[in-house]
Amino acid sequence: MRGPEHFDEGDLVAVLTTQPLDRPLDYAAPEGGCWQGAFVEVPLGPRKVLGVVWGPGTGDVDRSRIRPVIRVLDAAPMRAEMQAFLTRAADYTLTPLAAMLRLATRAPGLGDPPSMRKVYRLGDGVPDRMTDARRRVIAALTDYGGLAFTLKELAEMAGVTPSVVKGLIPHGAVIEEDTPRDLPLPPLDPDLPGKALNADQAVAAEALRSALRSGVYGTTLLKGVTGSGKTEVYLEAVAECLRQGRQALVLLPEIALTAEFLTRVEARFGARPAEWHSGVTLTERRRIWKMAGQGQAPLVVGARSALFLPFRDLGLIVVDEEHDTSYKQEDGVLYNARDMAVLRAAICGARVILASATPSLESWANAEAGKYDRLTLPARFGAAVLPQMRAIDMRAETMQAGTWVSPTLKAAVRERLARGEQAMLFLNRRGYAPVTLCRACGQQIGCAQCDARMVEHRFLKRLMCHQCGETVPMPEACPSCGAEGRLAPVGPGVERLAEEALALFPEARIATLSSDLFSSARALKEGIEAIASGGADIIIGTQLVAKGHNFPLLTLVGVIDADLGLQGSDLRAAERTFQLMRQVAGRAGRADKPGMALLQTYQPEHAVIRAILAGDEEGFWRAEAAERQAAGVPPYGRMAGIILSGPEVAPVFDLGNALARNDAPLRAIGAQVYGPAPAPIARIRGRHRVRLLVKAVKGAPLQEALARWLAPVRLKGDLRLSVDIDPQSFL
DNA sequence: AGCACGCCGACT
DNA sequence: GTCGGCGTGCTC
Repeated sequence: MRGPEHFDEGDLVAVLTTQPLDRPLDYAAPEGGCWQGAFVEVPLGPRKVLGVVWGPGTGDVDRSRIRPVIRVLDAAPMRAEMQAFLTRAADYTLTPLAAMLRLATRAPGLGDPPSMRKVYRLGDGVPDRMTDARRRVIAALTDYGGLAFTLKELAEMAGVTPSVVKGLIPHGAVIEEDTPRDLPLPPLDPDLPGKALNADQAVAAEALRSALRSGVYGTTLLKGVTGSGKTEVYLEAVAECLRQGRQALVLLPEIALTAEFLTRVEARFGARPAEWHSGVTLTERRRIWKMAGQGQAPLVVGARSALFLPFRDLGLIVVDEEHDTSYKQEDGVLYNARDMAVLRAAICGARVILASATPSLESWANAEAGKYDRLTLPARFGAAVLPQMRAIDMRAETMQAGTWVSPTLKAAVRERLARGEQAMLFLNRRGYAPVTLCRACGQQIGCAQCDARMVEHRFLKRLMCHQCGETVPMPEACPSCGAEGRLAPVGPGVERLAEEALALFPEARIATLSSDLFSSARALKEGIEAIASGGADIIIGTQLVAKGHNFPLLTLVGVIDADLGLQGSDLRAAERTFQLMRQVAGRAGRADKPGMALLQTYQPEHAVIRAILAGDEEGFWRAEAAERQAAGVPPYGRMAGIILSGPEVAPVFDLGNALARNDAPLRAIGAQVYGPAPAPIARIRGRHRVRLLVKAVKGAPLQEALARWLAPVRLKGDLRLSVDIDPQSFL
């Protein structure tokens, strides 16, 4: 033994694999030994699988069954704090540890040896004969200074075939070299001059910097209205983190946001950070994973899964738009990236910044309780002010059937058009119409696989299920009764709203922003930029537009249906509506022109609508908090959802009932079970879903009780059970 | 997750 | 008599 974490050849080691076993298995350390945290390949039955040396072996299995570790992989060993993070996260979410490990090893070719590739750069030599193609190659290399490129890159840049590049090598005009395939990410310079900060921003930035210098865990809720310059402020915290030589992670909710964001980071630090999301190539993922582990990725900007990268020395995690519901993973391993960020930071001694214009009630409550520091950026950056907000009482408007823009809103849009300003019509509904009704038999067209209506997408000429993504061509005849030509669209979607706008304002240039109208995140980003720079007079958008993009020419936002999010008995509906409306309203008047937001509503006296109009955020939070406290629900109580699913309804309900009856472990901690009831989405992809809800008081050992409660469950046939701690919606 | 073992219906 | 269905259980 060479220290507690080293194992000599033949020593017993416990190896956690990514296979769904609920505990590590014992193996014999390989020739040359291995060490705690080492990524290894081990035999499992007839297969070879990836694993991590989790600790010393337990020796509880007969020595004759022990097989040796095949090899230690060439990757930085998993740090003890990462092991602790995965363990705690698994315990918290009641997820098998192996599933947690899978999240942390999502890098292709993890076991590959460090591979080399050939790159080409400019040499001193002069070719015997200079041709046009050769000149272009040399010009391309000269333009980029001493940089080296792969053959394919260089040939494309110069517009020549690879053989032209190769032909220059014997002359020494181009030099061929081997470099490691995975290169460190470019260093970032924290000392470049950032954007000038106003007084409020400077105070907030200094508070964050000094918090970082403390070097201990702590969370700050950075609250600032849209346009207050939150990003500039937290980038100063990133700068401080980089100065300390530690790594920083910025989590963003949407891929679409990163493109714009990366440009801002590049402007601040002089180079692009590592980018981690589902759209990143396999090679790049591998590179970032490895470099994060070697401390050679100073800043990673990514989606929630970036939280599981093997950072060597993570000093700061920023969760931007921390209230965003997409931080909650809703399939597979159910976790909330915002909460896991706080957990990871607490374990590795990092700071957390939760940034939002409209914080989640959880974070607001934590700040109120003093668990989080709070920083507020009051003023908008620059001359712009928050838009004026008014309700349009739809009960007093005369509306034609099949139209959704009220005369009042119409007049307001006209005014902007006349002044050459932009107006936005916001409707949080994709597609043409949410319901397709047969006028002959009265049936609504539903999805064959799910308990959901099919939504017409006229742009695609198809019906689409927003639950499972299934699409079918737009039928001519009713699928129920066969009547032809009697299908009618009911209700508005953005596509239909665009049609109405086109009829109302024929002279205006109208652009629709909906995620399904763009083929890629890049196309979307380009679309948004073209519109922001004046490429449209009227913007029709879904909630996509609410998320952080700047439209400097925009001075009017019309919310078509402000009541949309208020319906339903979802506890968080009010919170979400409040956040969404505030954000949408925040799109208007960002430049030097004051903005206005008009909310079409049938219930202008509703508490949420009133709070939005009054801009009385604290009042809204306090009212919401009081209601939740009285009901004993999050964040003042604890909840867990149990989702059971299977191809047949009856066995799923039977299991649900059996669980509800045998609730002794839950009663032992004073928790109650509700249900079983059909889940919010009762059927997905042909599987019936049933949900139980467990409610406990704050501080109750909920996970332990759930584990004891669910331990005896044996899932027969095709039944599935998943536990959702802190569910986002609990209808 | 795979893959083997194992116990009941339609074939040579 | 056998081939093969996929239900249950194991992998150090």
